[in-house]
Amino acid sequence: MSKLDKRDEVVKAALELIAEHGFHGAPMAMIANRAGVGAGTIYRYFENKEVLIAELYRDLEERLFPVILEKYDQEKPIREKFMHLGTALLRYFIENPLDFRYLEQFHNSPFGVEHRRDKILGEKEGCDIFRDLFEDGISQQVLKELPLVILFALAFGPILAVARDHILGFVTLDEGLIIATIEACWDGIRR
Amino acid sequence: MSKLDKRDEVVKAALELIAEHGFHGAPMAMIANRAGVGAGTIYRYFENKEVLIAELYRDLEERLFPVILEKYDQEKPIREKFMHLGTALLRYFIENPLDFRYLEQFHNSPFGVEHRRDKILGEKEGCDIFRDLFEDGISQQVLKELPLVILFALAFGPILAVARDHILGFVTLDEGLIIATIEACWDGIRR
DNA sequence: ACATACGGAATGAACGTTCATTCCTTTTAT
DNA sequence: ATAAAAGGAATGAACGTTCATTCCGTATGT
Repeated sequence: MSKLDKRDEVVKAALELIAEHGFHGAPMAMIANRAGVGAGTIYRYFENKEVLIAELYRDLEERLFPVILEKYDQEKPIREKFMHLGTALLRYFIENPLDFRYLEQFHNSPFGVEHRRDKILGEKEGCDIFRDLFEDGISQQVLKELPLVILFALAFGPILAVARDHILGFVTLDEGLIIATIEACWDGIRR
Repeated sequence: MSKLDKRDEVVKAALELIAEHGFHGAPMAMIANRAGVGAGTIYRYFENKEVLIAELYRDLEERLFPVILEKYDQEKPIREKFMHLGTALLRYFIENPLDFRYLEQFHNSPFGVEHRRDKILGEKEGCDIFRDLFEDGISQQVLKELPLVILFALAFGPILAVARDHILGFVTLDEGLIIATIEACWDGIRR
């Protein structure tokens, strides 16, 4: 197995185990075992567990963003752009349950809260597609005049909840339900 | 300190520490310490940590339900009933951040998932006020014709997200914003 | 009224386990 | 032959839980 293969196996094993059992349910020894690698070997690629966890999250974002931005057309009306992003996001979660579960574990951990704090307070980034969309929507009077954070909650709260319910088997989402759900989210934020 | 006082101190300390640091960030020794009690004393009142955690959750529900059902009028129209429950719930979370944070920790733990699985699969309980309301709303064609689980997600997803953001200091909710948020949730579920 | 005996509540040091990390030996590649 | 990579046993810190002991309020006997 080559050097990069090993790193990859560690990443894959860690993602699977942490997604399924949480950070505390995925000991390094177990990750090493599933990766087919010695425990010490992990530390040749990641300084420690915390670094591994953060790296996993970065990888995840880098996989997610291109997918939901595929065929995203800045020129379309706001409603259409929201529908595109919302359905793409929900579809991604359903098709990649490991990624979704990892995302949840991360968000509900101290790392995740810190990460979000940085993101919300450092408002200068022009790279946040959702912020741009919502700010546009407010100034064009298409969206409710509410603080951005609340619009985010109205849009993403249900998406995350529905994705979780689907993955846990509490509901089965088909394409029709996905669209209906995102339309309902739109009803929540639109003026 | 009397017998009941000690039990109470343990419950209070455990709620605080777990709400703030999560289950794994609140060792029994730390709980005992904050409660002003010996480590072994906890085990006179709770068989083990798991039982303590479950008991804390039951206590929480028993505090929460009476509050949101206060002045709840079954005869009012569905929209009004939803607004009452939604605003009461959000207000409770804001006024009792420890309870909210504990609820989140619980829900994001294996206990919470199991608890929810039991609740969703055992559909027979007539005591679930929200289920009744939503079923009424669907049959009266006031609400969107979506699976109950999705309506729950649309209604509670944003409420939980907004409460979290308020408690973490990402937004400051006043009475006006509370009402506006719940109205937006209503827009999401109403037909 | 006082001293003594009793029993359950409380204690916290100690135990066994689990975990992240390190360290040293062995393997592999050049 | 040498250096880098990999392996996994060893390490020590942290945890939940246990248990022999202490403490204290009450009952008993004088």
